[in-house]
Amino acid sequence: MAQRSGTPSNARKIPGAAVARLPLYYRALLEVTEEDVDTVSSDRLATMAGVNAAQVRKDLSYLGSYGTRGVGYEVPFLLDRISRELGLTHDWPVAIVGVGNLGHALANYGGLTARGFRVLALVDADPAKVGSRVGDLAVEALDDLVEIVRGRGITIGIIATPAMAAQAVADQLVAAGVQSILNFAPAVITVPEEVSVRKVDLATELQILSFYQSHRRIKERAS
Amino acid sequence: MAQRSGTPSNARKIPGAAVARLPLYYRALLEVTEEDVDTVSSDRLATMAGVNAAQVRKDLSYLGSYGTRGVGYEVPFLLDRISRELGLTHDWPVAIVGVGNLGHALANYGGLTARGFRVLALVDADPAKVGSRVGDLAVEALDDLVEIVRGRGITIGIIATPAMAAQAVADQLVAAGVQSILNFAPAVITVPEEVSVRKVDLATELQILSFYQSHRRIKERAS
DNA sequence: CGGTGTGAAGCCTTTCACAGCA
DNA sequence: TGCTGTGAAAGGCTTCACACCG
Repeated sequence: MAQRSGTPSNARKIPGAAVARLPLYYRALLEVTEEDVDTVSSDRLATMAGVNAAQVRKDLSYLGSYGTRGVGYEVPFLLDRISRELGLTHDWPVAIVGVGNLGHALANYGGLTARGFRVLALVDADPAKVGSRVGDLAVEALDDLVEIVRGRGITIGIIATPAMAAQAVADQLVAAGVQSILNFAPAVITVPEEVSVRKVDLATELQILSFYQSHRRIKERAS
Repeated sequence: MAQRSGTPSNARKIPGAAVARLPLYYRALLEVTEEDVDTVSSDRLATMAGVNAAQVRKDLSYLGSYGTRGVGYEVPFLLDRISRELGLTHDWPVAIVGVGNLGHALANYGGLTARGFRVLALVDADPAKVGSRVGDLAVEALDDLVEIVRGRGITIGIIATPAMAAQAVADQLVAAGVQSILNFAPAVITVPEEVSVRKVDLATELQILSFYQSHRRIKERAS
């Protein structure tokens, strides 16, 4: 398929729902890489990612036609293609703001580093915490956030503060030039439209489960 | 609006997208409760929940017509209505499986208890961890999971194990009768259809941010 | 007048189904 | 033959716009 010519270069516009699934395919491909096969079908990827095969093909078609009919997708090739699309060909410097239970756990969580997200700063408002060490990082003062972010070229900010502090922290991250924020605080934050925010809210997730649990016609327990 | 008659009782079928927003309205209403007003408009709720006013009205209309035209929604009444719908009128007993960084943080996280989710068990496969205390709970053995879940009437399981262990843990939770699972492990888990699963995957969220960061025409940093 | 409740329109996403190609 | 790539259909969600009513 020829690249659509018209708008200068990036004519491909991937729907948000498809973007959100690329990491699942990426993970599945990493698993397949461990094996002795070099191609994988949309069917197999679908099972591994927990979605449906037509969806896999449709999603991958937004990246271009990289499969072979009758065979499947070449694993290393597709992996490379998705890495580039997701911007995972280089590491991203991250700052975690709020070093409570959650911030602490995130700082120690190997899964981030393993996937190319380098935590370069831990920041907290509490003077009692500033200076303490978590792993090989020292906790720094919230007042220095803007300076820290600029100085270390941090592009992703993780907010793990109480709800009350979230908006102020977001404002400072934005002021420092951060355009990607992952918000764990149970609060809505408002940012300029060029900034992306994703939120993760534990209580919300549990409440959604609670809804379905309550509305289920209760099945008897396994004997 | 008369209750649709036809199917026995629960004719109202709330779309999944609307269910996922009810916790946001719930939280917003709790905030409004702190104030000296007793009604709130869809406009105000929308701002607080970070959505649009028409959406608030549509979502609330699935619960019935509980607003007053020209005025808004009566706060305590609507709060009660949503609590019931979400099943938050009583506490839910929760088990956390996997007491690593994340499991530990979740166990200590006050936000869960504050919202009616009672952590009644911490379970881990590592014998070295079994017996250790976290808050006022002792870590118990994974082998006893089924027994623990049944004995304490646990209805919600939180999986905070490494990816490799996730499916086996899910199977045991299901065998013990759990029908609601919150999965933090970076793995797809398969469960019977009567079981609800919600997943939270840190790395996935960051990779989605990475995508948008990479595709943004980079703005110069604030001067 | 002001703000809800809701059909209808518009948009986005998923699924289908099959032509096309290695 | 087998599996991809993709138009087209179906389904779901969001937004609009306005009748309706306190």
